[in-house]
Amino acid sequence: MGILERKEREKEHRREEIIAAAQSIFLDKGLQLATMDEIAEAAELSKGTLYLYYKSKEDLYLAVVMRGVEIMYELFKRATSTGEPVMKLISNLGDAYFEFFKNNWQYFRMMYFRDNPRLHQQVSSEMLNVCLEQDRRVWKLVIDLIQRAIDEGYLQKNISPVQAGIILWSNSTGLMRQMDRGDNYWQEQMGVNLEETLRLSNALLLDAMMTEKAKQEYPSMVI
Amino acid sequence: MGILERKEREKEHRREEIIAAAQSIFLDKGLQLATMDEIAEAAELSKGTLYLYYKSKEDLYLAVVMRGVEIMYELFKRATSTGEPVMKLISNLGDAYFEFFKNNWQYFRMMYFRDNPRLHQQVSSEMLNVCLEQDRRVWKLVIDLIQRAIDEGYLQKNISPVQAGIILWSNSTGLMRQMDRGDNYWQEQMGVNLEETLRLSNALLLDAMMTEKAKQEYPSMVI
DNA sequence: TTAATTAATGACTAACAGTTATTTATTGAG
DNA sequence: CTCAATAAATAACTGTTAGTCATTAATTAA
Repeated sequence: MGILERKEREKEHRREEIIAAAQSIFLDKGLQLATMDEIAEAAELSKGTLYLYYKSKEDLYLAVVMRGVEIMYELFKRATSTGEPVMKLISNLGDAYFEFFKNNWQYFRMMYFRDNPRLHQQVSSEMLNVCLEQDRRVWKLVIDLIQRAIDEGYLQKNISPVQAGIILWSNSTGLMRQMDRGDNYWQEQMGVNLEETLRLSNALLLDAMMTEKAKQEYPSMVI
Repeated sequence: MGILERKEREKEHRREEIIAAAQSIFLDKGLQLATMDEIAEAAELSKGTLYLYYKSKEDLYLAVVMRGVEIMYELFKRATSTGEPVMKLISNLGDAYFEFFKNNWQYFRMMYFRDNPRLHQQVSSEMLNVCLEQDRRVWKLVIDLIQRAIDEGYLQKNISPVQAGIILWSNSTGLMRQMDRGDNYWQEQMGVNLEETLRLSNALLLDAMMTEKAKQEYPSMVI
């Protein structure tokens, strides 16, 4: 009874084709300016068919966002699998996030969607759960790494690894979003280099979190 | 020739009335779900009239956002005008931002709009400039305060006040946005209290920025 | 009183997300 | 091979909404 399986594969394949078409449009125009008709044309399908595979425009959008998260995950995985000492890996992880931003800023922008509760109105709960699950993967990677650094005595025990993760993440994200503004406000009006500011802020946070042992072993990370 | 002036006043008044109506709708429903017809009805005007006063829905939205920024500015002004020592004022400022978030989370959400370049498509350049100008006021307040702390020898000279401001701001904003998620993800799934995390991250950053003198004079701010 | 100017209206258009009745393609039984 | 049943895809359609514009109402100055 291989027919059902083949059909399942073909269905999955079609879902992927639709994502690919949606991706090219969404990355280019963003959620608001992209239209389902346009995506249908790019996918060489009718609009109705799109709705056989995805419940709403927002669902389809999130499916594309998840591809971006996948890219990010792979970058993170690679950056933390070099076998280097744990504090170096944490530093690598920060760099990897910044690399992701620089090379995939369109995906980075698409992700804005995810933390605006107002925009989630049209998203199906299934899709939302799939997203949460994928998030968890990324966060597990981050948190496990920080836990390791604590266990090895490099980061202070009184800060929970989750807290440390959120703090470092929020900080980097906030600064990269400033970089992503259309204008060059900070550079031009204020004479501030945001890339340098990002490095500084990560250094400040890590410096405040590191133990004495870490500061001795990684003098280059001390400010 | 007082007639022209009166007309000018009336026009300004009408603009305010429209903002008031728009505010009640936008705070409630957000940009996407609010409709211009609905706002027109709330303002007891026809939709056409709205467009005599504001160029687009997004322009009107930003006019409302600016009221939120005004509220924030006044809170910041008050928090930093108590005559207390400068490091206490910086701490007050952080608290004031958090208070703003707690008491005006709808405005806080509306402000998401401002750093998504994709959403700005429909905004007139005039409105954008007015916004930039109002931003500058808030930032001047923050940066001047930090500059004072540097001048008085409490914050390290090698960090520019603008950089310090952006870092503290990004960090707080990022964490408050996590708090603003519909779900209680961090609390429920990860057992992390975000309010505590916010305090911690601010403390970490300030600790890393403070001079020895500051740490001696403000032992409570040392971690 | 009236012509001219300004303010306001509401019917209209165009665009777009999402639906549904219909058509086309595929499958499996006789 | 035929044909009924099922699945996949379509395209015309609906409802909603941002934004426009021709028309009407109100105000002003001569």
